[in-house]
Amino acid sequence: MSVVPARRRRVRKAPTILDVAAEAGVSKSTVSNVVRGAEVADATRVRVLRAIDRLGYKPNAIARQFVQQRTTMLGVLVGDLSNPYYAQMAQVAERAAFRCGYTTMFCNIEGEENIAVAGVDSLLEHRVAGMVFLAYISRTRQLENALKQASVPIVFLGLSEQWGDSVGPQDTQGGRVATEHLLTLGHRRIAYVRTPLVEPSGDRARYAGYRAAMRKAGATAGSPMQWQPGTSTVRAGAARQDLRETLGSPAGPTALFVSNDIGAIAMIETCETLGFAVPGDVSIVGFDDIALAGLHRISLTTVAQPLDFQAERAVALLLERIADPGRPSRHESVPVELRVRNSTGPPAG
Amino acid sequence: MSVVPARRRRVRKAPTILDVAAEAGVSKSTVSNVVRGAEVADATRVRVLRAIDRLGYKPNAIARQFVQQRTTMLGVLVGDLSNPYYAQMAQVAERAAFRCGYTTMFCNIEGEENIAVAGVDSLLEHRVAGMVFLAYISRTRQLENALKQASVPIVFLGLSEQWGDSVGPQDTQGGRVATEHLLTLGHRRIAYVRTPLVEPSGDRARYAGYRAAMRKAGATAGSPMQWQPGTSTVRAGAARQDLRETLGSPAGPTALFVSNDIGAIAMIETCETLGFAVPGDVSIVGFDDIALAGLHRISLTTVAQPLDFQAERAVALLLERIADPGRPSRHESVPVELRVRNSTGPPAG
DNA sequence: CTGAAAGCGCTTACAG
DNA sequence: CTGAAAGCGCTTACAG
Repeated sequence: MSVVPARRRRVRKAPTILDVAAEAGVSKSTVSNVVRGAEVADATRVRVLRAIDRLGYKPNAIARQFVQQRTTMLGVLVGDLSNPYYAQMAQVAERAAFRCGYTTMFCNIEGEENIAVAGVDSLLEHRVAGMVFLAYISRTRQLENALKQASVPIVFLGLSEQWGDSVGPQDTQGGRVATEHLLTLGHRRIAYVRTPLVEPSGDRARYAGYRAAMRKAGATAGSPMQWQPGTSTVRAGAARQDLRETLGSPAGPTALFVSNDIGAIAMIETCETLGFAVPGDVSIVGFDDIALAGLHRISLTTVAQPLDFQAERAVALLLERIADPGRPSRHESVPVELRVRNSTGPPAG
Repeated sequence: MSVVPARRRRVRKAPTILDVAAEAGVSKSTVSNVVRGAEVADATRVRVLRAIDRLGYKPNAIARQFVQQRTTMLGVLVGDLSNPYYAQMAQVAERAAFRCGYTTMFCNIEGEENIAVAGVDSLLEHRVAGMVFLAYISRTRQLENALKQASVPIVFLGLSEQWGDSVGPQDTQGGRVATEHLLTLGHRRIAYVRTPLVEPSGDRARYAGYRAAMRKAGATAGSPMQWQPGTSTVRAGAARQDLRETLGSPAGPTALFVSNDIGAIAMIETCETLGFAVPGDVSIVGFDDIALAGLHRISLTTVAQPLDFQAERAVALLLERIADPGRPSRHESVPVELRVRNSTGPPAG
């Protein structure tokens, strides 16, 4: 009479703890005890283990996390994975988390506020045990409120933050040694170049180091030159300047301290495209010491920060806070080190 | 009389659907309907929405996934995130998944079998809706069995695979055009250099393209030279050769076709370190066209494969398979394109 | 349009 | 050492 509804193809359902219990002839509590490694009589354990094997049972982590009211997932917010600086940090963080039994959920925010908000929201809904912020994010009220209300443990990696725990490089010191290196080579007109995707706090500190070194040497520190890689103009204060003119002018800088390696390498490209030799006409220093900087063909003088060490530390701090949410927050800053290569030399003439 | 147990500090519990129901004076079904966007009277909806807002309620995705018996999480197995080839693919895949409402769990296998097994296991226990394989993995029986038994949808990205769906470049064609380019420049002694971390199937196909082009031109195709970046020796068949001697010998190759860009760039480094100019003494072609290859200072001639497009396609295929597990599997191979830059030139002399 | 009830696969006290 | 029972926060038919 009535149409028989087409039976939907049903994927073979994954066996549950109940199936195992039936197969082994024990209660599900006992199976649970075996799986969790609790005390169980040897004979029973063997029987259960065999049943598990026969059925190909795999514990359902979702169910477990649900009942335990806590997950073993960490959320990682990355600025831009195609930037090797982030990629390397992200990689090490994932490894460290995995070793400690945590799974990592990534969210690429690509520097966009709304993606960050949506990503944090998703991470929060998934009830991640903690989050690693490895990204430039303008912390708006919305984001901050969501985070604070959820009171999820957070660690900032690669930057200093008052809030939560943090692990970052000694930015000021780095700015200082980079600048001193240029001064020692004989440069007096050194510009600080600010590129996007460097966390504002780090940027400010690196600039402060630059200023301090310049002042100490009796040289004039300029205000930061804002530069967007790929373009050939910079902004200093309100004025927009042509990079070719700036570098070509007699009063122009003979050396550039660029706020990160990706920017510095892009700057080398741009300078050479504009006809300036590096370091012949202009010396360039970066910050980070990403793997790229060490390539023979690039050979960028830069301030090395121990990326791997920082990522490991950040995960360690985060896990400790997850274990004890009440502990006082910690802010670690790790030493940096100047790496002299071939992008810097004495000023021309 | 009895000791009062110290009350454990209790984190303010996140509000549940029940709290919202109480606050709004409705049943939890109604709250659920509102949250899921089902039909609800306007007045009721407003009341519930306000309660949600007051309480700062965030749906518990773990609970939802648990009851729905399916997750919105995708697992991504990456070979090595610090390799820009993988990083870029991973980044685009994550973005595409996120746009479709999926969260991405990453696992870096670093080319290690046991990490891959543990990672897949963890992903399986988390009941990911599907997995993207973006990595060289020697598929052992153990891994294969676990995957097949779980019958989790899988897509292979950047490589061709019979099993599951796949999206990869036209490797053979790529090998051919790379070799033809070198032949056209006048090279006759061209070696194929195999580097690690290229999936065997892709490696074989690229080599096949090389062979075909050589044969067609009446030149002699050698067997692959195995090379581990960072070393200065290669293996051809059973013999271990010194790279300096090989390149310096009159019968040595005047051009190298390296199986991927990272390897090719490392080869440029090594050649220059050994005193051979590129392309003066030896021409080098890569495969992938990662961003690095386009840098002025590197300027690697290479076979471009559309990484972003492939990653997008792979996620699309995966989601379609998740929606309909019974559909026939698809294997897409996307066109590649030679990108001539400055690492190749006519042979010396 | 709204509510009561069952159930997802586990863990966790608590009996026995 | 093992088992029975409650419950985690939702969704999903099904009544009303």
